[in-house]
Amino acid sequence: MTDAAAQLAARTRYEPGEVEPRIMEQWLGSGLFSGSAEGAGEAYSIAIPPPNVTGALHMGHALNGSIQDVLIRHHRMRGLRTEWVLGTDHAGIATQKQVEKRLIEEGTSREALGREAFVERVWDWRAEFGGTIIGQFKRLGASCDYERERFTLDAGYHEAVVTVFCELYEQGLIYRDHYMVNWDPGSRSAISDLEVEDRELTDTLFSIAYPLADGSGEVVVATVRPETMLGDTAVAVNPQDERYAHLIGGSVVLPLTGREVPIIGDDYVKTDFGTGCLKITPAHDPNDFEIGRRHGLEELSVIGEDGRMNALAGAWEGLPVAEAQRAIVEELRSQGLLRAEDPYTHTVPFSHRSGERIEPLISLQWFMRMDELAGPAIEAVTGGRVRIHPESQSRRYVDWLENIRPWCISRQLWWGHQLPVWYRGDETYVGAQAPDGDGWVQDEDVLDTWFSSALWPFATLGWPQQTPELRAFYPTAVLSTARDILFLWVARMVMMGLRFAGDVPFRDVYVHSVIQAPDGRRMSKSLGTGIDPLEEIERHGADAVRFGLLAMSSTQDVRYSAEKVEQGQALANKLYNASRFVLLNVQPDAGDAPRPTTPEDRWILSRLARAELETTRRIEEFDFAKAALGLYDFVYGELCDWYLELVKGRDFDADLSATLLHVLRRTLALAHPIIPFVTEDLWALVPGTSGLLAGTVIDPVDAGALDDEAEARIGDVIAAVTAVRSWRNGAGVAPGTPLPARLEAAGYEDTTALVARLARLDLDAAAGGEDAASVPVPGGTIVLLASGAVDPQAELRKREARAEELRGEIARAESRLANDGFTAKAPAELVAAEREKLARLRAELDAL
RNA sequence: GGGCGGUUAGCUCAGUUGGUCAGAGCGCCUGCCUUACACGCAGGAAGUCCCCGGUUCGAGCCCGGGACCGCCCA
Repeated sequence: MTDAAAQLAARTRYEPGEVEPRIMEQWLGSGLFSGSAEGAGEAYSIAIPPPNVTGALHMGHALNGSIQDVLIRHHRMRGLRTEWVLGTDHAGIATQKQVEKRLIEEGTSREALGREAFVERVWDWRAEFGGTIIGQFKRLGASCDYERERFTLDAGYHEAVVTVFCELYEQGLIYRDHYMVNWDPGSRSAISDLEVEDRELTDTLFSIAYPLADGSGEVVVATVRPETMLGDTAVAVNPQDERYAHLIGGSVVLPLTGREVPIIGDDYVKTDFGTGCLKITPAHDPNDFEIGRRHGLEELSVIGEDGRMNALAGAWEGLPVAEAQRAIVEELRSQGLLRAEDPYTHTVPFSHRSGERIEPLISLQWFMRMDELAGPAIEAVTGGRVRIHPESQSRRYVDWLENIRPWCISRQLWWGHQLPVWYRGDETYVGAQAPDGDGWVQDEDVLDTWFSSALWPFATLGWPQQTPELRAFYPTAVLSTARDILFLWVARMVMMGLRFAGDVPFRDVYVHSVIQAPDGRRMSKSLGTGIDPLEEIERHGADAVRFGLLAMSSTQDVRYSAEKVEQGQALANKLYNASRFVLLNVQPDAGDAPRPTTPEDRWILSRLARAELETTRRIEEFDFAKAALGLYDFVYGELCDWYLELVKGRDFDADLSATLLHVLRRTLALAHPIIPFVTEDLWALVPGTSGLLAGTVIDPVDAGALDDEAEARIGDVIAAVTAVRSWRNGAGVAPGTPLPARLEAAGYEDTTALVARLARLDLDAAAGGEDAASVPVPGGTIVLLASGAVDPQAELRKREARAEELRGEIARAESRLANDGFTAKAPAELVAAEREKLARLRAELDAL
């Protein structure tokens, strides 16, 4: 007996904590996670949505990692050349903030260090901490290509970014402009619409009187931001509004500054909101900005990038906006121009990055025109070149692209891809290197991180070089991702892939569930409702967590279910023990091919083939919950509960051994993509295997094993055994007590012994004793003979109860068949089935 | 304001084209240490399928209205 076998015999419980790290070492050492770019056969690749380099594994990563690994392992075991590209995103703001925090703790700052030294510090930080999440993916068992790990700031990646930027600039899609941006005073940078989150807030709505310039009266405007009135360049009313329409074309005198501004008409103004008069500050409000551009208004900035009032604010220069607001309200009050103050609840934009309130500002930034790129990206989805699952998500994708706006791609950060743009006086040059000549200065800004992420599927494969990897693995097969990334990332990848790599970046997009806290809300660190997948892996094993996450996943958001993880743990343990049973009983040299000799042998081979077909179909349809739960049902409900029990009475000869080993091997292979560790561990112990299961190409499903006859025979056995067990339970007869009985049913010619053994029936005693009870089974009845175990009185009562039940069912069936509508309109086979059912029920009643 | 999704057993969720579809896991109850597994086995109880109306021979399933709960976009 080998050490492993001895350990198997001694240990009755599967211990993931001991097994999993050892197995991962074996996988990593084998090199089988690195796909070969050259060679025969189909390729199958996935580009991981790169986690932030600052990140740590959360439930979303764990679920998405499990999904991608199932797909990759499944296809690898079908013989495809698989490649799962792994890497991290440099995460501009998040990473810069991490390092700045450290600098502040050290008593210094980014500014004190200077750009070059600061960027060096960030690289140091990345070298030290940036690999955290990669290690965590290993713990999950993810079979990514760890040897080709990429980073969105690699030299090669930078080349891709610069190439794309320069080409888009030359094509006129990238330009520099003064435009309203979401200014984040916290990170001192513009951020994109998608990095802004709206929060509900109660502010004060101030009503302020603006005197008419002709002295004939006043209009009252309502605003939550009175401090911006210093930058007002118009007052707008709705042209349909009878109260004010006559004022259009006139002007008002702005309080505090005395500037005269026009009254304009615009449909945007809601007549039923506030007073129906809207102050227009094009430089500090996105809607006002739009109105201003429509009417050619001046854009007067009174707030600076530091979140303070600027020189144009006159007396209030230098004050933070909140203080300026208080001071200006006081001034208006003292001048008698403040007409009302009302509490007002509205949504206010906040920076997702810094948490500070967004200050809409007009700023000189770089933009990318999206409309021209959006068309082909929409067409890719509506035309079916990219399929989004679940399908309902594709409408969101299309809607977003149809309403797309220019994308502000410059960020006022130091960590990232610095713009390949150079200035000298009024000259601008765009290119990888500064042009010849002195005095060229590179633009200080860096690109939005998502600009580089959008190139991920092809930049990771070596683009713009035409590498073998690019040829082999682009386009990738699937992108699996969370819903909130659909716009941020998926849409942009499709646009960039079509424009630069000559094809869509992936054929399928799978949008997975958000794992919510058990209370049905988003997991939240601050509320303490977050669940750490690594702790769950410690507790239950990576297989259990993978199984659980897959089993709870859905086409909608789901609550975290500890029970599903425990179910996964139970499955791993079950498989371990089923393997123990097989391995400790069979003849190891029995051979590879199954040799079925009995109905139950043919039954399990048939059920196995069905399970394999089903699981494959479900994985390929991205229905991971059903794949996982279907696997569980096969292992528990068919293999362990029935087949292993059915063979226990048999001699473990070479034929049975060969069949058992075959079923075990294929079951391990079937389960491997979902629970790779336990299956890999057991694989090594099974005779007839060589090498790692993860690298084994599995023979196609044997459709010839499908056997309806065997399924019917054993189906009857299962029903009969269950019926007897149920009778015992109802009669209070212990499961172990043998019951003298007679089998009076057809269809058990080859399986009588199985029924007798599992139901603990003593059929040899049939000669003696009177009939005392009957248990209906498929094809007839099992008659229990008088013995100490049977209580005739109780049987009588039971028979009466059953007869009552039957009379009810018969009445229902009769009335259904008496309904002319049913017999006339329902499908014929349904009516026939109903008639048969009625006959069966009457026969049973007669028998009683 | 616009859009999408949900409401099925005590809990978390499956339920395909309308017809043995009323299910699973957990929990609960009863009995079992039965030649792998007590992280186990066997059996069982348990649901007004959110409400109202409609279509149909027949409705968790389709249609209309309503209630409540989420999410996304403005």
